[in-house]
Amino acid sequence: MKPILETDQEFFCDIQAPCFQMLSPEEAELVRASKTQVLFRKGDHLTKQGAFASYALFVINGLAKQYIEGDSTKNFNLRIIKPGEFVGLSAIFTKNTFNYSSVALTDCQVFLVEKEAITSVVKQNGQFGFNMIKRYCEQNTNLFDNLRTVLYKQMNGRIADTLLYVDSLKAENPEIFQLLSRKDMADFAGISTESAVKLLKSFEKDGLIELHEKDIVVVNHKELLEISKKG
Amino acid sequence: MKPILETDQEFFCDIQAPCFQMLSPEEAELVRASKTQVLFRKGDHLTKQGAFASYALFVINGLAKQYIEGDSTKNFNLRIIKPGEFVGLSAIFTKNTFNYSSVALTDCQVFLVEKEAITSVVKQNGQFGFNMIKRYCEQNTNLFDNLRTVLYKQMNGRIADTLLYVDSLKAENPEIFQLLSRKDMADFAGISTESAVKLLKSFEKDGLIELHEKDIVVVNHKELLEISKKG
DNA sequence: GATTAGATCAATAAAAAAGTTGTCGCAGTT
DNA sequence: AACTGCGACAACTTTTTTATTGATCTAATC
Repeated sequence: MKPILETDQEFFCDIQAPCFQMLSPEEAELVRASKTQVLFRKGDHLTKQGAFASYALFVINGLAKQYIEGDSTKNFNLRIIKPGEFVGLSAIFTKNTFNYSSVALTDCQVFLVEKEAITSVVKQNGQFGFNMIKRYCEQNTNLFDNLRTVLYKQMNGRIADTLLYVDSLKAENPEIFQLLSRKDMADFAGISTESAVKLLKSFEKDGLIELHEKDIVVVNHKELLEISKKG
Repeated sequence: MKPILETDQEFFCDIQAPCFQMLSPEEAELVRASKTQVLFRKGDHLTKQGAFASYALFVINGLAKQYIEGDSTKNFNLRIIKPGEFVGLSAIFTKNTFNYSSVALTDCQVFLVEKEAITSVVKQNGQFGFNMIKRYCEQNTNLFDNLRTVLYKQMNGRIADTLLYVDSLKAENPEIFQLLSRKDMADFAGISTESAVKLLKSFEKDGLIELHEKDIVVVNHKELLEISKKG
């Protein structure tokens, strides 16, 4: 037992994340007091679409995917959630239910911060609020992109989008493709699993990508972009 | 679209569960107003140990298991959650985090009722409160039993307990054993998976049970009880 | 110091899930 | 009416999980 070190560790944990750096000691204390830390195992839901939400989640480490649940067979993947990002913010300021689900792709150390703590810090600390707005804004942009993709592009463009998106995360998370099944890729592109399989093969044949088991290497980035644009 | 039928259905749903029968129309309305309904798929977490809880869950249909999470490998199963039962009540009156996890063994239609609605109904309606107390009490009894088992019994007694418990649910849910892996059985008994496998085989050899794939038939109920008592 | 209860490990078998491929059909377009 | 884009189904293969078994290893008990 090393209680001193442990509390050090906890302190470190709060302060370390860039997004909490700007808080005053009292504000940090407010957040710390109303938070609880949870280990989500690979496959666990961080949020469940439709469930009540009295808190937001802040991912310390690990990766998760965020998606909307449709009927029993069909999900649509929205994004990969990375360390340092919030999940479930939408539940804080408006609805009090989560409007999407998210599940851990790897074990995730997460802390949960109660609604009240976040809203009151936002009210006190403009810089923090500004940051929060920025996050919402980014998410919005992504939602618009998603919408555009779904509305206007067809298979080739969609899977190209997906490849480019996931590949953009690969620098920081080299194992990212390994964590995604073909169904996941399909759910990002909003097409059937079988179509995803076929398209990936055909992209490989055309020399756009290389398939190594589950890992995918983007070879011709430019052409993929082209396909994405063409739709 | 048949909106009238749909609201009928919803109404039916509230009123149908015995535990809500005793509510006055206004009280029922209070509950109805603050509830949301969620479909949990097989494998989904209904509650996650350690997460904030601003609501309790009421299972309409489907089965789930409730367990405590230990270190990464070791869970301990507490009970099977059946339709008509609450999950997460403990979070309502005392702690505001769930002190156990639970996951759906089959798809589960569940509704979530916010804390405030439950507490205020309990304060108004003594009969409902009484019922709630009864539920807590039962759960307590079960926890004591679990504790006793873990503290004092050894493998044979533990797995006998598990078999008797699960078998007692079989009348209402004939498929129950199919839904549980050997690891689940082991986690109920608090022993290793391998030990569970070996014990089940040996019980089969002794004619106490029959193993048909995943299904288990209790042949000698009396003797199992005996083993459970002996410990 | 020997015995016992049980966990842990490693090897294998069996079952389930995920991935792959070809064929077909349907709804829009041309 | 022919064509295109894509999902749905079926059959099959591969990979991943789960189950099973035997062989140690360990700590507690006699």
